[in-house]
Amino acid sequence: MDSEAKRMGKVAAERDDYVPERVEARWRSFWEEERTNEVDLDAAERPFFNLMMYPYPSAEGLHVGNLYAFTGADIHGRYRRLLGEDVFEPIGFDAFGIHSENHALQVGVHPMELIPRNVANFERQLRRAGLMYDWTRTVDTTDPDYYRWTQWIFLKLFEAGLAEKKEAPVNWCPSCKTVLANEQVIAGRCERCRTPVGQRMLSQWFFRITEYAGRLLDNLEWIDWSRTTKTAQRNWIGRSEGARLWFPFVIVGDGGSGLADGSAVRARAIEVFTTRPDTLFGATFLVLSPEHPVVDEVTMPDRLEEVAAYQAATAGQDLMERRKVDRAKTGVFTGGHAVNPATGEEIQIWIADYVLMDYGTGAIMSVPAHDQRDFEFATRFGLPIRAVVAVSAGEGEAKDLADVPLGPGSSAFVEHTTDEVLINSGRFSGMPADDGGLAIVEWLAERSLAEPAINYRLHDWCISRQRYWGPPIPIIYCESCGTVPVPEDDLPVRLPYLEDFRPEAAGVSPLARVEEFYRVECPECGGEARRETDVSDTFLDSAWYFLRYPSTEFDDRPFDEARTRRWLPVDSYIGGEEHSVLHLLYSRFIVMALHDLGYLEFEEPYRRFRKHGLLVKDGAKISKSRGNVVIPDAYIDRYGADTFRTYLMFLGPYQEGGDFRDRGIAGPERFLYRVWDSVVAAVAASAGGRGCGEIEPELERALHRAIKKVTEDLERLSYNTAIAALMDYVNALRSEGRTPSLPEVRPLVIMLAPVAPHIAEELWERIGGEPSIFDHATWPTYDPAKLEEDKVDIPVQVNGKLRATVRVARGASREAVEELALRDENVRRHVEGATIRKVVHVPDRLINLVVG
RNA sequence: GCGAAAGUGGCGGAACCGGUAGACGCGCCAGCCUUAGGAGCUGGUGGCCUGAGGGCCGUGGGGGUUCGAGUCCCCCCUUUCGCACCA
Repeated sequence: MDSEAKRMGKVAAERDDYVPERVEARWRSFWEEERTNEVDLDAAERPFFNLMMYPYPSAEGLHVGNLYAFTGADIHGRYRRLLGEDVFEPIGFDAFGIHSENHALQVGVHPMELIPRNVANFERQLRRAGLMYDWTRTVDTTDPDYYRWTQWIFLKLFEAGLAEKKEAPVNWCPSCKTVLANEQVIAGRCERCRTPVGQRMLSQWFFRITEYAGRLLDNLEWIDWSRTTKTAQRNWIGRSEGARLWFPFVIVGDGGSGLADGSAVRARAIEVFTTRPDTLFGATFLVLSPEHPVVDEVTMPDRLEEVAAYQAATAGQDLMERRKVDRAKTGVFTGGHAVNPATGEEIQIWIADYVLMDYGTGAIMSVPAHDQRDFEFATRFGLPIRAVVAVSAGEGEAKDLADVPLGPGSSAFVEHTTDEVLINSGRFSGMPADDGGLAIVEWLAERSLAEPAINYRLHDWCISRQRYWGPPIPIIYCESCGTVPVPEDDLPVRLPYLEDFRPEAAGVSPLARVEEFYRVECPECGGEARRETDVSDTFLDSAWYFLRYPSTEFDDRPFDEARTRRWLPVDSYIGGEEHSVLHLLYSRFIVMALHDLGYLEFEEPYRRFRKHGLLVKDGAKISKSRGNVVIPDAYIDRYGADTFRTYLMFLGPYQEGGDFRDRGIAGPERFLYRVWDSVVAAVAASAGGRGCGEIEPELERALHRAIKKVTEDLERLSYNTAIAALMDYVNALRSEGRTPSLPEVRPLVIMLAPVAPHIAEELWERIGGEPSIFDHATWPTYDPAKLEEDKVDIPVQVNGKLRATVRVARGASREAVEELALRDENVRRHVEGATIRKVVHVPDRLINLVVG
């Protein structure tokens, strides 16, 4: 602060002007000294757990997007507190993970030094933002006292059979010799060295979240979440109903018929999943994913070379590239054949990279007449196409069966909706497609060649990271005992300090270079054993952090039973929509699993979740690469946290986001100065014996309306309109230069407190309240009887067009309003010469005269 | 391609049940009061026409339902976000 500004501050102070910096510093220390933001976790009678998504403490510091998210959640917490609830509002730091590690690599500072620095900086910034955090209960995921419990959760899931090790493909940079996350692959190349990225199979730990897919989906029916977030989860889980079908291989020299009865046949068959069993008669070939284990078995000797070459080419693609839709279809024939279980025909088996190993069974029945991708493939390679579904010509009859056009755009290439019938499908021809599909499955089920099935898009959760900056996975491998969990008493498995933490070894974690770390005794037999050297995914850290907050002081349990019963599930969770699927799904899964294991009484972690919108700047997403990152510090220095908070919440609907423009901040700034001036004037008037008594009647209505509006709007997070209502009320208080009275400003100060807590605290004290306002004020209530005037202005329409307004007593009858309306000159002009055919009267709202 | 959300003054946005479109704020215009801070206060501000009574048009475009549509229905366009060869 330069001396000029200091001088002005002093002048302002002498004049009793609002000086945000002084006010905010004063109350910040008051809250800290009086421990205003702490709550007695064991005695709270009306516990309200107000959760917001803890930040990743980046080196750049807190940005305006973080503050936008936190402020919106904080307002809700403060509001609940003023309603008399015991609000617990904690914060923490999600400081493990590739983000942090990459940044540490970039700046050449070890994460164990860098992270505490970043956390300290974040904390400094957060402390001046007016957030109601209980700083005695923070969580830092990199603290061994925290991650020992992350490891404990892994052990519990392992014991329950929900953690398993299996092979999975990963992006692999052959030059850096490291695994890459999908975000690190840019246009098929390594983001660091530009080398084309390939795929590699690695053995990794998975949580079997797919076991919970059905429940995770079903509970979405009743949990109280933003609708769009639920939809995102529903799509992500991706339930498809259909059937599994078995296509027996044709074994050379076997005579070709694999259609024996009995389930034994399945062992020698290719299993496919389809959502369209009704089209089975049109399945004219099979396509396997190039990685499918059965490829070797079905490939004929003369095709081996070609098939191997194609498999190699596929493996050379990175996972992202392969999933591009707009590429031309490629594939090769294996030489092998299978039998279509419905038609008995021998059909060719191909491999193609458009079939993905990680969805369904990794094999499809190809129905080119009714599937875009299969159609492209069949056209390219000259494979047969047979239509088996057609638009109904009515009454179960297909159109001309002999001449059904094929391929996209044709009537046979129908979407699976309504009004289709089967054709060319043996005895199923003529059936509506849906019924036909069921009938076909039923028919084949008798021979164990089909069964109804539900498939999920959701994959098991790979939690292994061949990286340094995360909690070591608590597993030990012993030659004789196999995979052995680390005994609970030995937790935490501490992450050692590594001078060189670069992820450069061949697909293994940097920890694999540290003998002192991985060489251990087997906890079971005491023999030589090797520790798991991968660390776990950051999303595991964040999948349970909210369980820890109320129990941070316990070092012998992750979450205390009594505390958990009192505080959880979380009452309100507010966060960004970018976490709709991963974090919000993983945390549901972990809670559900812990519930099933008897550690938690509830199976859904959040009573209510609301997403907030995205803050953009000048119409563009805020990002480092665009160079439009907004750091809040300068604004808080210049305007104070209260003005900044008010501005952030005023610039648009919180749940939809908004555009940050420097210019707009003037409005909220003036508003707070006006509030200040009004309250100071009211106090002075009251001291002078003037205007200290009643609320003026014309203002009473404005006040009760404001209370109603603000209360309802805070309830539904509609902060921009709540602030508008407060502004409106202040305008009414000051209209025609009047001086407001104390009873007129007291409710204003309370209603302002959630949004602008410092100034509200200061003004509360000045009007004689005992600080803190959050402990001693009561949220104002409104009287419905005082909301409306006893006279109302009623718009008069003629044929739906506004022609006049008339002022009538509240509740006036249709006749009375009509009579008055017809007395209006302008109305009369429009009604003249016509007859009134109808009068629509909405009491106290409108009258419409229909003439003609 | 699929899914979701959204298109309203010069700008950010309001209108929650189909009932006076544009609350609140920014900006702008006019006036007043000040000389230095947050400058403040008062009034005006969708467009076009006007005889100053008012009239016509107006919520992305086109249809429709209705006494009445930003709001409901159908078709189309645009933007943003997510997922993306999901069988």
